[in-house]
Amino acid sequence: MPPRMPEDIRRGVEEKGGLEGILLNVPSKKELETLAKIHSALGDPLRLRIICFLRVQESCVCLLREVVKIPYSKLSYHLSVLKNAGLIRGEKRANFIIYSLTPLGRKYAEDTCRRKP
Amino acid sequence: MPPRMPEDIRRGVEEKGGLEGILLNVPSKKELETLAKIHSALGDPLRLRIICFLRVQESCVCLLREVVKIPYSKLSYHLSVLKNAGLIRGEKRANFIIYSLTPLGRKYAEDTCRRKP
DNA sequence: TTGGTATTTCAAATTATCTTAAAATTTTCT
DNA sequence: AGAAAATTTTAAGATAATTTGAAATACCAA
Repeated sequence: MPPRMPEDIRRGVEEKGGLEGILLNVPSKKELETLAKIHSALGDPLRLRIICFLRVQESCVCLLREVVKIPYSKLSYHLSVLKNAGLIRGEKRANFIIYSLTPLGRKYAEDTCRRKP
Repeated sequence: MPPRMPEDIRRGVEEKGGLEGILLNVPSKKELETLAKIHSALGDPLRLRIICFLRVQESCVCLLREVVKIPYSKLSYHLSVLKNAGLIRGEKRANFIIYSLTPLGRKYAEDTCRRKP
C-alpha cells in the first residue's frame, strides 16, 4: 500500500484483508482475458446489431447482410470476431451457413439487447 | 429479404413480422453506440481488473497503481476510458482523486466480476 | 463436369487504440 | 510564496483493429 493515501481508504482495505485479500475476489489474469475478449467483441455497434438480431432469429449470412448493409467480406470478418469470442456459432446447411447464438451469446444478448444501457 | 435463402429462416422471419418487425426489437443506432462504448471500455483485462477492484473498494489512483502495476500516465488513460463510458467517476478529496463505480458501472461489475464468463 | 451461389480468406491500406515520457495542473504543506 | 505530491494532459510513436477488393473454397444443380 502506498505510504501516503487517504485514511478512510486505507482502513477500508485493511478491513477487507489487505490488498491481497481484496485481490482474491478479483478474477485471475486468464479469466479477465476471456472476459475482455467477450466484451471487446460486443464493443462495436455493428456486431451488437448482429447479436440482437440473432437473439430473435437465427440467420444465414445473406440475410444478415440485409440487416447490417455491408459487404460480405466485412460481415464475415465481424462474424469471425463474434465466433472467436464464443458468442455465436455457424452451422453449414445446404450451401448456406446458419449463424445462431451460443448459450454464452444468448446470456449476453439478453442482458444487452433489451434497452437501457 | 434475399431472393435465395433457407426456407425455414424465411418462415421464421415472416412469423415475426418480417425484417422490419424484427428490427423494431433491436436497439437503435444511438443505443447501440452507447452500449458498444460501454463494452469496449470493458474490453481490456487491465480495465476489468480496475472495475473488479473498485467493486469491492473505492480507491485513490495511488492505490490503483499498486493493483495494476503500471505508470501513472498509462493508468490515467485507462481511467479516462472507463470514465467516458460512464462506468466510474472520480471525486477530488484533499489532493487525491477517489475513483468509484457509478450505478451503471456497478451493474456491469456485478455481472462481470463474479467469475464464469 | 461445368457453372453458379454463398461465404471465407488474404494481403494491403486505413484508422483507431494504446503506450511512453515529459510537461502541466492542482492541491497541500511549510 | 515556494516546494512537493498526486494526478492529468499532450504529443509522438508503436501496436492492434478494421476496411477493402480480389481471389479462394465449398457446395449444389444442371
